Amino acid sequence: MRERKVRVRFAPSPTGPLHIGGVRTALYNYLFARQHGGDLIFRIEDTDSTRFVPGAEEYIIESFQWLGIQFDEGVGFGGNYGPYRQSERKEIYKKYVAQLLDAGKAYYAFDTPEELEAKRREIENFQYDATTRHLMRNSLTLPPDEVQRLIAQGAQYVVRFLVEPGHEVLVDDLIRGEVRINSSILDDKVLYKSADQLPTYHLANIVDDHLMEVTHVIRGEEWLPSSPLHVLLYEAFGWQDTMPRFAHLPLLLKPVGNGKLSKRDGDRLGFPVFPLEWHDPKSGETSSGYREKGYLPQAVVNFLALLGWNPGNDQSELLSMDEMVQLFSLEKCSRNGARFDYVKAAWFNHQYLLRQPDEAWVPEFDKLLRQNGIESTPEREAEVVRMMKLKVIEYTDNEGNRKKRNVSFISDLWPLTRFFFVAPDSFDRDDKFVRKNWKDDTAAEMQKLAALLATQDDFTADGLRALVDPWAEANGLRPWNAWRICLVGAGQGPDMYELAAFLGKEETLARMQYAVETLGQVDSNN
RNA sequence: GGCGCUUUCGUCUAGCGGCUAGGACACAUGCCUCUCACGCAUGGAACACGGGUUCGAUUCCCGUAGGCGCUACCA
Repeated sequence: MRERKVRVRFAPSPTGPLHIGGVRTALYNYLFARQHGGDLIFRIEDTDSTRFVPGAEEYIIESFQWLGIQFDEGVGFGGNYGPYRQSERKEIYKKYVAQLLDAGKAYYAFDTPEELEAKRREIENFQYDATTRHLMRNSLTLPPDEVQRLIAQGAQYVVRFLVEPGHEVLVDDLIRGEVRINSSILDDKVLYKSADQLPTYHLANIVDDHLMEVTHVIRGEEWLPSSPLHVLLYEAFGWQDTMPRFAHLPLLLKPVGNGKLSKRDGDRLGFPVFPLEWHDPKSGETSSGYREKGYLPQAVVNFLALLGWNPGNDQSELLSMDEMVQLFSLEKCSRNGARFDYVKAAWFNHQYLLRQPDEAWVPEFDKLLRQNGIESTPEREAEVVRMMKLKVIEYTDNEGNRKKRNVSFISDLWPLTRFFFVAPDSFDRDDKFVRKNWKDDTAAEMQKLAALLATQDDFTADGLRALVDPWAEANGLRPWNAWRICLVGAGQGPDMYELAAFLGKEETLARMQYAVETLGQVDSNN
């Protein structure tokens, strides 16, 4: 067998939004293709005309654009092996169906859905195979002229694959090793339906992969049980020499409970299972997406890549796409299903967010403020971002790395930054921080501090520091926490001098005045 | 039910006959500190069970149990 250029494909059905598990499958195909200098093909498997959902195809393409997963050819990308939409390949499939029919490796079956249903009721565990096909209405049991007559009359039929029983079928899987099954347990799968003149997945898949010169089929584990059928199909066509290698990926499981990850889990636990927000054209319902939730695409990709694959060392799990392309290997993929850990997904987002420059935060932050009814300027917003990041950016750890705070999404910033724009209007006397830092004489202390600040013209952080630090030292005071209560209303926020400078003299004094009046002296009658 | 895949800390995983069973998320404690964080340090936490094979099994084989998938004129 000659060396062939690596060619892989991702081939979704346009039946709705792209599931996050599908994204991972596509990602692995992408990593594999890049690593081997091969091609990644985008094929649309729309052989079930009844399940087509408008907009799904566009949604899938947009998802991959956002995620940074690029295709080399396929629907919307061009290429020399088209068309890449299976519904546009009807004539091609017909030719190959005829080939199997002529070779006696497939046959016509005229059983109606009702007849099949009746058989299923009649025979327990009915399966259309070598043990039952002689009981059915097909070209194996009907006289040839009757078959011709039925077809000429326009009777509905399907073409079924004739599976020879008693053979051992070997599927050589790159992840699972050699999987052997006996052909006797396989059924005579429907390959083609006359009703819509389209093949089923199995036939279309094999024909397309062959014609498109696909070398590796990397897909979900749900396909493992039907892969012996696919092997048999390659053999029936005489294509075993160029049959692709298979790799069946483990499935993504629910974060809690039993079963595979589903849309409902996302709704229930509050995390998206789709890359982009999706508006269902039929039900009108909206499903949340990673993009709209504030995830960075790199974070989603990094997180997903590690769900079922691991480079096998103790190095950082933060990997760029390029690094993953370098490190990826199918042999390192795990074989058991992976629970979907959305807490860790948030951690990845946190990490990627911290690595972004300040400017990148501002547009999203601005959006967040507007949603909360705050009008501000980009300058003021950048100032807040700078302050909220400043504290952590200033920090350098033992290894010389700069670290930042635990904000996983820009939207996390609202409760942390509200006080920059809205003065506290009430104080919680039962709050631990307030109880600890607002004593009997605190109001008087704050009044003194306010008086001091009133004299200050240079209301910058540095100017305030130069004024207040010596004053506090000289009077043996530690006014910062109480001052924080005045300006923030709680035990959070940036450096007090930074904050006061941001608010300005007037606002700072007003907030102090209000806090002194409201909180006043703590009732000490106890 | 049948067939197949699978089984290491709560979760994702490293391990490919001999290790104090390693890392990450999460959790706990401490340090740092004008608050919240970040950061740093420390800690608790796993080889499903039963048989073999072997001088020696987390690792190889066979069962059992659990998990997952498939079992359509859907993909």
